[in-house]
Amino acid sequence: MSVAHTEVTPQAPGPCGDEDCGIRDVLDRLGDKWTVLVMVELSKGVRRFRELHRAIPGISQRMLTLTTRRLCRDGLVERTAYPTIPPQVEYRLTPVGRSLAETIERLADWSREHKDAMAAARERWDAAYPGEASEPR
Amino acid sequence: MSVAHTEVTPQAPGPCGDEDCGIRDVLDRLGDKWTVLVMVELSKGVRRFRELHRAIPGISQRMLTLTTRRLCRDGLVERTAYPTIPPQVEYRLTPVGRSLAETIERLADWSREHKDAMAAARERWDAAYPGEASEPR
DNA sequence: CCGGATCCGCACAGATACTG
DNA sequence: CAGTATCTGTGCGGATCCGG
Repeated sequence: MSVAHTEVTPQAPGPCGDEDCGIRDVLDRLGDKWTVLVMVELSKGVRRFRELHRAIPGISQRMLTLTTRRLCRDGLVERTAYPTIPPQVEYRLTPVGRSLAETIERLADWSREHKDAMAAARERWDAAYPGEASEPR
Repeated sequence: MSVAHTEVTPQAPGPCGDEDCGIRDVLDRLGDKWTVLVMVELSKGVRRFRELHRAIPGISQRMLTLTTRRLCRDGLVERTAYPTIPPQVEYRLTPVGRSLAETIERLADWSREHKDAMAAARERWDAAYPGEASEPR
């Protein structure tokens, strides 16, 4: 999600008072383009950097580095570097990371169940309002 | 999230073959800055445009319009406009939208359970690597 | 093999002013 | 009240080159 842009809500003062505060930082992490894909791949087992890179077509080395580092920083992924030559680095989910991966899987379940309904709704909407075909997204 | 930028994966050919394809378009919607907040607010009941606007501090009229319209387009929110004067527009979740709201609530549960652990992990990481304090996020 | 550093373009958010 | 129209800036993400 290239989500958190200008920090309108630096930390607490914003939309809080509700119970949605907690979910923001999680979605700020899941919202970007690659985090979920990395999590899903790592939920299948330990992966080396290059394995991740190949398993996720389209990601650049830079974005994979940034994504894995953020996940490490949040304690969701553990990084193990062997000082061999050539270098070898392994990534694996931490217990907390695994629990998040399971929660993500629930979301994926919902998606699979309702993606047809959503596609149908979009088709109906686009048929009803053909003017702004490409505008909303 | 300002997530889907350049369409590296126009539709299907990308990371698919896995089972993560389904979750992408859901997260592309949840990932942006406001959608989840709107969903959470609407999960409390029917809301008028201005009520939403006040309930979500920091959102601009434009972003609220775009967010609600996308949700309508996806069949998650229903919009009812009364041609009175002044105009009056009501937004409410559809059944599909409510089921997504429940799933979001699970994510929020996870967030509340683990946010302390994540904060602690970040503190440890930042203490260990003080160099790139602000860089990753 | 893994990652750091740098440059750049573009999509999206925000602000403001205006309309039915 | 509920949007629409337009302009502008920002920061994510991609590409590329370099280093250990």
